[in-house]
Amino acid sequence: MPNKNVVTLKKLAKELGISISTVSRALSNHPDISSETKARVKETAKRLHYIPNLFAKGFRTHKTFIIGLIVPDISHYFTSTLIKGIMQEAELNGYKVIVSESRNNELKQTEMLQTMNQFGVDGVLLSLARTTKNFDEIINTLQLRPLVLVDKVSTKVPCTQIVIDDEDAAFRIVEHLIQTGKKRIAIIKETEKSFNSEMRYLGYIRALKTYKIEIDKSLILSSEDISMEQGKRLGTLLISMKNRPDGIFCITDSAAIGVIKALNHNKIPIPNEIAVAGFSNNKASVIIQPKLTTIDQPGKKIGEVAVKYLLEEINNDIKVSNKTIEIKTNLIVRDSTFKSNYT
Amino acid sequence: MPNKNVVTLKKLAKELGISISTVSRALSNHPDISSETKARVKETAKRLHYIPNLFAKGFRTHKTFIIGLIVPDISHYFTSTLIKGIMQEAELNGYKVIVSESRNNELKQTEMLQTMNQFGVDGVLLSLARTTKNFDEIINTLQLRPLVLVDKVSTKVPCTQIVIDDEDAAFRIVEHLIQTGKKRIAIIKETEKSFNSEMRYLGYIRALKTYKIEIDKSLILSSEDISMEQGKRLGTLLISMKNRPDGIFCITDSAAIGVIKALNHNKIPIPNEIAVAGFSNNKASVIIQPKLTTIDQPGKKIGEVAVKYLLEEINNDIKVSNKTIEIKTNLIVRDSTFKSNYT
DNA sequence: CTGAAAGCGCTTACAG
DNA sequence: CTGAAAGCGCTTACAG
Repeated sequence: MPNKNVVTLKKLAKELGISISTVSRALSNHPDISSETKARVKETAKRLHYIPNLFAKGFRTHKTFIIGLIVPDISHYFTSTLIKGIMQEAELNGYKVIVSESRNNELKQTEMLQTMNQFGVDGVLLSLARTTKNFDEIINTLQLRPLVLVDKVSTKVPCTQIVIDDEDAAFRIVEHLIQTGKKRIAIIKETEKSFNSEMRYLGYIRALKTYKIEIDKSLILSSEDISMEQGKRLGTLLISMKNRPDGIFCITDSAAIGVIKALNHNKIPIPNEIAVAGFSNNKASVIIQPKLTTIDQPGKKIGEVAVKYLLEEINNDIKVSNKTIEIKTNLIVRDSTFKSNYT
Repeated sequence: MPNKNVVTLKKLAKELGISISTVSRALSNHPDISSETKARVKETAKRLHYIPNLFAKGFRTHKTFIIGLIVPDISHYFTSTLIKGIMQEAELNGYKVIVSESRNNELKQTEMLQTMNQFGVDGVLLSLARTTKNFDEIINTLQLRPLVLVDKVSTKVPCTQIVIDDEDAAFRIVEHLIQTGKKRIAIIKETEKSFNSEMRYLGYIRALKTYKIEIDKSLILSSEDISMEQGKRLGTLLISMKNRPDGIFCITDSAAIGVIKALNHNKIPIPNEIAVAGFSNNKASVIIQPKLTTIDQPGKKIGEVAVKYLLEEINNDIKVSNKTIEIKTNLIVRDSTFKSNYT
């Protein structure tokens, strides 16, 4: 496919009767070139619809203007807002994003990192697969090019990490439950101790301690995938306890929605009998009846910040950075925990 | 950044004491090379962690193994499943996907196409921005490389188009409403006559005609963005009519959910008094109470098929193709139109 | 079966 | 201010 019609620097040079070097420099605004020549070159480039071959350029300069992104699952609403932020900030800086989905499969994730390295992307943004145990390829990549972890992170990788204030957010939402008068607050978290789950659990514990509420192990439940189905199952289980909780904090909205479905099904008044809180503020949280109190995670913002830090490392050739950036979240109070008197 | 440690064919050749050509051929399994040499070369490549430079290769062979994808909005659930299918099928064939979001902005879309052309992607997958009026850049791109339209398409572009059977799907869901005894069926569609909206509207009309139901213009409503808010607004409006509908078909789930909220708020029994149907089968359709009858659009499947057709054009150097592929959808009956007796 | 050489389209020291 | 030339890492006719 060596397209005959493709306009290259060579063709422009011939058309203008000057050298390729001069054309190249004129197009990139090199100070040595007279403004007159620049004008002529640019005019001709436009007229002939010259499109610079980014592959040739990237190959020559070792700069691809491509960012590699690997996320566990693109179809979660939060993830899609994260990607939105990443793409917009990348675009603003002239970068393109290659997106891959690890599907929470560690092997896939490793393969994808290798591919990113083959493509010679300028930097990598990674949100870890849930099961990640082996960090070799990640650390290997880190030696080759900037890599920033985002949202699903691990302290085992010495690099910049962009996360939300999980612990604090969980503290605030549990504190809110306490302030509405709840005393026996259950938590539904992840069986596996992911970074997010663990932080949210710590926030829950700190809130209970701060307000001198005894920690009851029977109210601490876990599930593998914290989905709506698991929420239903565990919600049903909690209702059946002799000494029921009066509040349930779920570390995902999906699980919280499952819990609400279980309570609705059993005709248990929410929030009077049992209040329910989630985490993420996904679209479904305002569709379920009653609407769900939750934590808004500004996915777009997180994506933007991640790209900013990554580009800083790319542009300044920063080798090691190990800071953790926490993005603030917002508590969104809705009917599942508190019915306002007015309106 | 011309990294000294990077392993190239040259380095392998020196290490092995043979020529670069031979190394290259050995690695790509050229029949001319003895299996002994191949084995030696491959072993050394593995040992030194040789990573082929895909940019050099792409630059040399005019093949980038990158597919460019442009969608209006990544955060719609359907779009995310579409992307999932695209990425998986691309990956299976050794391709990477560069994703861009036009945000329904025609100018952005044009810019993105230009960037895709600069990168020299092997092919482009495009889901049109709602406002697209000018098809010049799209047709221009089509001259340079394969381009396939997917989901949001237009007959104004002479290329392969992958769509769902909108007309037929709408026919079936309206037919279902009729079969449950409904006689005055309203439709909420898009003000602007997008391909999808228009097809669904035609399906609605055909169903009414087929079952000899008079078409009542007052039951045909439109809104700009067919969102949940618009669904609420138009739902409220429909209820207030002197001669109310007994069924409402919305061309999106969001609008249908808005309608259900309006009906719930006004304590109108669904489906007995008024039945509601949507289109898409997004996650929220099983969260709303009652659960929504809708059309399942197999996003992942559509994405896979789109990539298959695109790769066929890429690999066989097909210049012109103008077929429209329709992907079958499924009618999902839930409580918003029909409460089953058993269960 | 293997190697020397050209060339993909660009940038950039070096020379003038 | 401009040009000739080298080179980024690869593939592939061409020659042997």
